[in-house]
Amino acid sequence: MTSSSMAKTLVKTFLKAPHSLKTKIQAKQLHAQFLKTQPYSPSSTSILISIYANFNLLQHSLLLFNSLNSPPLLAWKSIIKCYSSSGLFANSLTCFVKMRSFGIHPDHSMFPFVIKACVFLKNLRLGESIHGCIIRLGLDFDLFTGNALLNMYAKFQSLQLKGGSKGFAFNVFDGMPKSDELCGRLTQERAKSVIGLDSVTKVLEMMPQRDVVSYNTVIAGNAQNGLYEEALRMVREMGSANMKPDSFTLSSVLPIFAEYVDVMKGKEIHGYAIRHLFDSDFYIGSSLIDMYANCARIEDSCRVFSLLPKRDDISWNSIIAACVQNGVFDEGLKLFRRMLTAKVKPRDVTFSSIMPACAYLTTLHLGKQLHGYIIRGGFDDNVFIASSLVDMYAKCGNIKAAGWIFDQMEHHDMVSWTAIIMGHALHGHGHDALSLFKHMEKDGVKPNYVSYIAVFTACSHAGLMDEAWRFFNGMSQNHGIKPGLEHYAAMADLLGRAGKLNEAYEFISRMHIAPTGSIWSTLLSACRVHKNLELGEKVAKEIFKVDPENVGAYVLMSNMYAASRRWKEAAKMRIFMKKKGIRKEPACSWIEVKNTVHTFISGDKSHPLYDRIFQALKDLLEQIEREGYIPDTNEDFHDVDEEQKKYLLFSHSERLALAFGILSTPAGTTIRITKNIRVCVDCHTAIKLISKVVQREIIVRDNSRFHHFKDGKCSCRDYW
DNA sequence: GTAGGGTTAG
Repeated sequence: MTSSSMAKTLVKTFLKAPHSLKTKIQAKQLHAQFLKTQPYSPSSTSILISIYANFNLLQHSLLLFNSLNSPPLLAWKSIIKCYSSSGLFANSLTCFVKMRSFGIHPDHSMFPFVIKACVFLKNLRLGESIHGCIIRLGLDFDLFTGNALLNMYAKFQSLQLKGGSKGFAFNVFDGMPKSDELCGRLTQERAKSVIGLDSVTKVLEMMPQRDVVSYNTVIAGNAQNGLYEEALRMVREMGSANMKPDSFTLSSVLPIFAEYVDVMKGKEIHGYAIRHLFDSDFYIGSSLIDMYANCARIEDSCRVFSLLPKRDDISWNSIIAACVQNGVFDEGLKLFRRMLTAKVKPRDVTFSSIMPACAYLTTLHLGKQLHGYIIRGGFDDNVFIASSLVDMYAKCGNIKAAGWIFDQMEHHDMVSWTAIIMGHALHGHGHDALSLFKHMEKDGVKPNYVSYIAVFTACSHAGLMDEAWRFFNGMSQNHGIKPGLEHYAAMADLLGRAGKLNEAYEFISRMHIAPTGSIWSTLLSACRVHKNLELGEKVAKEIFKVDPENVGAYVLMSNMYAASRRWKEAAKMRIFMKKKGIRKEPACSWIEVKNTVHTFISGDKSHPLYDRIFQALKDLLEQIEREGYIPDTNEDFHDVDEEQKKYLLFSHSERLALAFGILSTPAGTTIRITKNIRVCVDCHTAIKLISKVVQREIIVRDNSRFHHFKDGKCSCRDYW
């Protein structure tokens, strides 16, 4: 046997061996053998390049490739593939174009890589040119090439739907030598008829054969483009073509049932996955977590997560997002910590998922820690993260920081605008919020449903009635957004608080959607403030019609009866509540001191420092009484004597938290308190005066907004 | 050659 044929035999044996048996070292040994027998002939070098390319050894492949004067097809193919697998897609395409300029015809096995590169670089025109080239060469009947094309058009369709870029112009099709053997009028006509944005269907129709990958690709494409029914139809068609859905199919189908909030169908898929042993798959795992979370079945999400034999970063991100989106914030934070302990690196998605937990729980110290992590990780220019930071700082009471983050953002999208508008709205900066909204419109960013909630929140917290009417009447006209429950609620709230109770009643009665108990409740609390018991009773009836278990309504009615000294009716309401087993949520305030959250419940004496807190409150009371404070006992409605009422006011949770805050922080420190229900009028007056006597800024967040107390005044100007 | 996770409200 000649040395050259020996080398060829060696290569053949090598290539035929199962991949698991091949090692990089063996490849290098083969290279040495080759050098001895067949030094640097173009064909032997190409074989070596292809072996190195198989191991993804780009440097080795390149070194050999560059030694060739006119590389043959195999060499080009290997380099293009190697570039593509290394993620160097631009190089891969440049190489392809260069090869064409050498007059070399590509073969079918090279196109999947080249097409993938076009997808990655989001270059549709180049992709279409290459498709033209494929048709001219008559290679569009190749299954792998066809699948790659399907994927390309599907991806570009979703890119177009999301308004993505079309990439730079780069036209191989026009530049192709006209002497191509297969370049005839027929193929040119075909190219014209196939290439276009609706090409997924056309490519699919022309494919002489389809396999599971073809179906999966089209199903995924439809699912990602929101064509859910079409995707499901394809799954059925796949079944009739005797192809079984695999893990790829399932992970495209699960998000559809998540979107449909159809937990029964989702469970069916879960069952199928278990029967076919796909349930240990990463992809299926995170799709299942997400599907259950979307269907408000967070326990099932957690179960899927705990049963996963292996987890990657996306599994962690999925379960964290699932918890936070379902309001299980503590669990979300716990899992985030576990993720760090498990040495799984958090990514941009992790931060934008976890940040709302800090915003909701008002844990500013944690939010700041995460912000530090974000800056160190270089994630701070990510628009999702920046928006979540704006929101977190605003909700934690630091609207200035929220503004800085917002101003630093290079590009503002609708969500970031909405977050900053809502921030100002919650802090009672109504005019700032509205001018930001106008700025957003001027910037050409279209508001959505949520943006208008922010606008109305701004109007309602600042008492901007006329502006609110203008926006209410303009929202469907200017932006095609129909007012929903939240928008109606804000309008009803504004009318009610302005004392236009009957107008509010008419407004709610004429809503184009059925009013809920909570909308009527807005009016009921206005009735209480404006002491209109008669209308209150009428409104309460409406509430109990749609929501017989509405705790707030019972409490409000009982309080209203008490305020008019109709104790019997007040007691009746409370007895009714007891019978029905409805319990009023206890008032609760919390304050963060030295990274620890301290919780206070109204009247609770269990805090270890209670005696000192009580003494501090007594001292503060004396001081503010000197400033003219008179307890407003109207606010507390128990059927008890005046002295006791004074004591009950005294033990409101926000006052306990405040006294504790004053005791445990250095003079001059801003105090931030969060409360689960609204601050009462008496506490509001007291805290205003306390801010003056202790010379501190006090920020209280209740369940609907912020109050900034300073020098005896509040940012809400007593309108809240 | 094909698949999964994110920000604003509630």
